Amino acid sequence: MTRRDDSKAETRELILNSARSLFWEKGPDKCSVRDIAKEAGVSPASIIVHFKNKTALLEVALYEEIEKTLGKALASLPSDQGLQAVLMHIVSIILPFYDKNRELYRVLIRDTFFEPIQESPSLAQLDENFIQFIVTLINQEKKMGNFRSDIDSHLAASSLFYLYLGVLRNFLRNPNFRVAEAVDTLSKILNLHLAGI
Amino acid sequence: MTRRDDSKAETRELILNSARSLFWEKGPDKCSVRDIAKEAGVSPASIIVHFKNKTALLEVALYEEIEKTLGKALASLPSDQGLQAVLMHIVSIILPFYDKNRELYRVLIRDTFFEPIQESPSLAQLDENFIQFIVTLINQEKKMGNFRSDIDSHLAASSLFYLYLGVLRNFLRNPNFRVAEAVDTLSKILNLHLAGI
DNA sequence: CTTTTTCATTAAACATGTTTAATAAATAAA
DNA sequence: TTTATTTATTAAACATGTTTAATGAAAAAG
Repeated sequence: MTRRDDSKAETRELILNSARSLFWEKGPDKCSVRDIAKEAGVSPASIIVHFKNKTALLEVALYEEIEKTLGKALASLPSDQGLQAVLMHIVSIILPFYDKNRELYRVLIRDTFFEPIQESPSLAQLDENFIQFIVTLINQEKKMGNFRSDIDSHLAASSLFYLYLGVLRNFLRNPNFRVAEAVDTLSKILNLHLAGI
Repeated sequence: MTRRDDSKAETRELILNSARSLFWEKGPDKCSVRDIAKEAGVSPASIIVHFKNKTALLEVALYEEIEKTLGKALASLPSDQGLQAVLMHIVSIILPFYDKNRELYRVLIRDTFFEPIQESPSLAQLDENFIQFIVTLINQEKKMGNFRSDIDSHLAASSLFYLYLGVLRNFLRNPNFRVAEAVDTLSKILNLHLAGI
């Protein structure tokens, strides 16, 4: 760590703090890079040099809390319960988390959802981890004889994830869609698809 | 139709033709409103006045062909086949259609997917129609005793649609994901979820 | 210690979607 | 026919994300 690196890291933190504050309060669409720069006491160019673009800054600014929340959800799993209960437990933590500032997370997901994975690698990794976690759950259920053993675990996990994303989309784009409704909807959908239609 | 309305409609068509041409050839992200305006021989402001914003122009420019394609798919259904075969028939037409210019449709869907429904009402209507169509298929299968009669048809249809969207997302964001692979993946996913996991 | 090189920072410029205010021509009113 | 009003159009301005070129200070080389 040279003196230069220190100062660079300091600038980075200044930007991140201002970004978190303004993104949270005004929403990413309603605050400009110039606003954040002014609040942080740096130039707009500096923000782009540090983070490449506004969306990447948003991702870095929000990533840590999302990951922490997911971590907490995984650490507080209901033991010896089935796949569905475990998934619903996680969703029951994630959706209220997003609900604390739905517009904020809507913009984050909107701006990364259809972009190449390498543009938002940490978010993509989070999703991939989640899917992998579902895979292990499915494999457990297979071993206990609850699920057919001939199914492709990763495919099954991916598609359960797609069902979650479908509900999440409605949740994020429709402010009237309440957390409890979303959770309930997903629960019913999981029922449907675990038992077969 | 007054003379004013005629000229307005003419301007609209000029804009739409130029937009279709440039969107298709350069991609929506790589051609500006000014480019389209110049090609159409109108002012950039005129485009915004006519279509409200660039994304809305994109939607209007592409809607008709999408709807036509979906219509053709529905008109050429394999008769007396099950839900899965019918869905795969439709997907086998839609994905090759998007594949003719994947980047173009990727941008369209990216820019509307998480926006309020009223921002892209015709696309939303298309989706809703598709879901309703699946509902009727499910109800048929129920009558024939192939599906459990206690399931919520609309919920089941929605979730099948979510599975499609999950695959579509991968298809659009990953240029290496080939049509045949996507179709195959979705087929396997449908197997999984119709039979139960 | 001096010189050279690296690099964090930024002012200014640029690209582009959109808004605003003005204009002129078509339509409606008199 | 004359006057008033509506409205399609646009030039100019604006907002904002991003790029470029310049600068100065820190680090490395001599």
